[in-house]
Amino acid sequence: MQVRSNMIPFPLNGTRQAQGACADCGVKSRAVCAGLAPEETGILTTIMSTVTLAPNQLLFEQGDLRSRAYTLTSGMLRLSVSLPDGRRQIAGFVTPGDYLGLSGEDVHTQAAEAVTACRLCSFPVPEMNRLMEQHPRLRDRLHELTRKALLEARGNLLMLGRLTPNEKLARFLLGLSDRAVENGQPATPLALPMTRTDIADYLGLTIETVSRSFSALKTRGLIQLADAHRVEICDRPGLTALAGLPV
Amino acid sequence: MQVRSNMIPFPLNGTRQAQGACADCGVKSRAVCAGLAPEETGILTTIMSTVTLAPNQLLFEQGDLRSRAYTLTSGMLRLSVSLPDGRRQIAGFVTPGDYLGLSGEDVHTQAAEAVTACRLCSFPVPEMNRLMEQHPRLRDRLHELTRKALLEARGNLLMLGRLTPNEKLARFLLGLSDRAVENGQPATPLALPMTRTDIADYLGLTIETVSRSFSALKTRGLIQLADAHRVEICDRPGLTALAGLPV
DNA sequence: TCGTCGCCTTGATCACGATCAATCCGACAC
DNA sequence: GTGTCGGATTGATCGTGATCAAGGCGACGA
Repeated sequence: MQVRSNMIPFPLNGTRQAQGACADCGVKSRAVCAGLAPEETGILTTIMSTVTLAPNQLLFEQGDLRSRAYTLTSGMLRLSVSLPDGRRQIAGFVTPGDYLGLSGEDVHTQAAEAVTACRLCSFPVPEMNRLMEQHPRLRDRLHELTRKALLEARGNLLMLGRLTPNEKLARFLLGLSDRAVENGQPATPLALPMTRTDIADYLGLTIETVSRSFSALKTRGLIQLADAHRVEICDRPGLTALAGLPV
Repeated sequence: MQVRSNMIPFPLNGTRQAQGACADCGVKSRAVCAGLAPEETGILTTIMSTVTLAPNQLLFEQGDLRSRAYTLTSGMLRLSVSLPDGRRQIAGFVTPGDYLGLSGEDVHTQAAEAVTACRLCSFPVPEMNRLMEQHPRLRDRLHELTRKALLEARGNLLMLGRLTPNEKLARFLLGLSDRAVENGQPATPLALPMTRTDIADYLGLTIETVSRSFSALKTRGLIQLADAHRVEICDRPGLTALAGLPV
């Protein structure tokens, strides 16, 4: 168990009505909005506000009432579940275009915190539900995203239950790299904005083991570290093979 | 890694047109069908056939094309993902009323095998998709089941990543007990139709550790074992506390 | 410039769960 | 009855990843 770093459980500091709207949004091809008609995104705009978060700021906590749904437009969040004794599991890292609120419970079952500075679109849940009823495409899109999230979560079960530390780290890096590509960034070098503690809590390891696994992948010539938060993937096939993933 | 028991990868031996239909179905209150109008279940019946599986018989394999969706009406299945070297992770046990096909991919990402003798309703995927478009309640019901599955999978991430063997087993037993209650059976004694190998692959442990954890829970007076496949939960609050679950 | 503070890495040791191995037990065949 | 076989339990030992500990490194402020 590690001591958590300075969380900032303050109310959101940057909520305001949306203005610039969705026309020039960088994630509109991947977010909920993808495939919506212009007038539908227009309607989304009417119920939308934007939120900004500073690094480590809390968006919501386990047990909070869920009153809003979100789309991340820039930055990175972590979703985590914690036990009373401090053990923590990070269920996933949220990257631009991802939607928060797919599981649709009344009360949040996980916490969401900013890894880096974040910008989000925020929608009131009741209005969102109403819109879903009126706009089949929006509803279908959310269903589709839910299915994808389910696939990802199930994939992570194998990772947590049966992979070795090196295999876990290889999978983690490849997953991040794929996401970077989806977001129009190069596959390598790869930014790792989260701390080693975050990575450890995502992979079910300790920070020391994560650090040693980074060193092991370096020694094998699979990756290079410019600094702790910047990875170059030198041998993608090798990394893929280590992760036990199909070519 | 353990050697797998006698799998039977034969074609299904009991596929036939449905006849008795849904009227006297024991799971209609929990399955996809729940909340559908009588004429809607009638339409489901027209595209449905039934399947029976013998213990350890394969319903589908990782990588198979997904041509049908299923509802389990009796028995128990395991969903598993395997690595080429034989390591296996069981993503979940399927109990009556559960639906197979929520994640909606074209190709199965996991295998489904019978733990006990099973009976299922089977629906062709294209027809099912067509019905979903025409019948909002069916579509909403599937979306709802997908959300529930997502919540369950995410809950299991914490279990696999951060719980000790005893805690894992406590959670597993409580989860099974809750499901038994949902299916109208007593919370205890609890039937454990799966083998220790299955439990181990579900919890990310070895069979020996599972067996030792059973013994540990017995010693603590939390459970009793009539035989290896029949558990009495003696101290539910104690078990819940050990599992780290809210009272 | 130096000192502090987070965070990361590396080394030494420990301990928990894996592995190896022996036995047990019930089911089934003969 | 006896023998075999699959699965579960229990014991002994091993090894990987956790824990404990020290040091490094970069950012920031005095």
